[in-house]
Amino acid sequence: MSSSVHTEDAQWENPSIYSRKNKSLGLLCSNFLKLCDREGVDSISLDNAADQLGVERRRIYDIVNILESIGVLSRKAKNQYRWNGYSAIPKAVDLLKKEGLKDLSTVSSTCHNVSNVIACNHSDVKEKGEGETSGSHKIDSRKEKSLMILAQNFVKLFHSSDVDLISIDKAASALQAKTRRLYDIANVFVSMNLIEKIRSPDNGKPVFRWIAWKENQRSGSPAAAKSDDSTRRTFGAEITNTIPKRCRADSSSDLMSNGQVKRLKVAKDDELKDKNQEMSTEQLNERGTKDFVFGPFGPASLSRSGVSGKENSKQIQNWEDLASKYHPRYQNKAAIELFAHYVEAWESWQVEAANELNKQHEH
DNA sequence: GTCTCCCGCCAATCA
DNA sequence: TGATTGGCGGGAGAC
Repeated sequence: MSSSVHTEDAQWENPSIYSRKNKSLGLLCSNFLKLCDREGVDSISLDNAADQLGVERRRIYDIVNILESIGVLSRKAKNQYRWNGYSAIPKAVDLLKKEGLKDLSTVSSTCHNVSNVIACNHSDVKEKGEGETSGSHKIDSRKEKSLMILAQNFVKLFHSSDVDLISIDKAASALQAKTRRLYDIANVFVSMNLIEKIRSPDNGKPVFRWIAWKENQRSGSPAAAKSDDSTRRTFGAEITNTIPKRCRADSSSDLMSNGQVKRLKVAKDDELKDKNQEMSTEQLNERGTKDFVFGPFGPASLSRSGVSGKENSKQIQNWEDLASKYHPRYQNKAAIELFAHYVEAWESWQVEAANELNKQHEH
């Protein structure tokens, strides 16, 4: 794979102070997707990807497993994966949704709470496994705990019910998984704009919301929720992970002055912004599934939902949509944060209202 | 102090 | 048997 990805030399020329954010799985995923989502790229070698991204293979496995769970990649052979593209996601998620709903109907007699469905399925698997040899049960158990299955179940959680906001803790208990693993999955999905992380209005704890599809149903726009990006990590700003090992910040090791590093970064950011804009425009044109826009590359200025003009006019009444369409080019951070706060408050009120209605219906 | 999640050990699996 | 795959938890950065 020829690449625009920087070489190791570039890494040495551009050392930066160690930060966890530079090495996050989300950023790595974003960069990995850039490597894959290019013309002529059909298969991906894990070794190659690890080399180009300047990370250990171990990290690539995490990403590949999660991407495989939503159909973006599929395994061809040892060390080789097929790039299916973003267009594979709707189908994969739809399938998971159906599976989730099926699970819901089959276990509903014993698992009344939606969030328990996955947990019930876990126990089903275990019960089935008990009848088999301990060896195969062991394999089942290992598979069951794999990041891929966990990621799929995580997706199912969002689609098997009307549950809008899911906290890590709830997901962890529903999926019987460690929160760390869910953070890994969530970070990858966030970097792909499939879900978003917001603060719960109740306790300030982070909760996740599916934004890729429900935007069509809810007429929300993920772009709006991203309006406070200035306070978040900038995905894709660095295509390689420049620091090979975790090390404490050591300014003496910097080969360039802060000014030089900053200038280089600004130039690189601008270049990447332009490239991203180009790519997303191309993707919009090429994409067959019109109602589906994906990836970390879509600029906020473009409508992500890709809906028709008629539908769009309905959406415009939504606060989030307004924010995505009319936010100024040069944004006032404080105003945006304030606006985002109101959007969040509005959304949480909607959720609460919907829950109230559901409760009243039940009674 | 808690939350978040990177890192790498090492066991399972594969070729 | 060596290489590949990936579960897992320690522990440190971020908040």
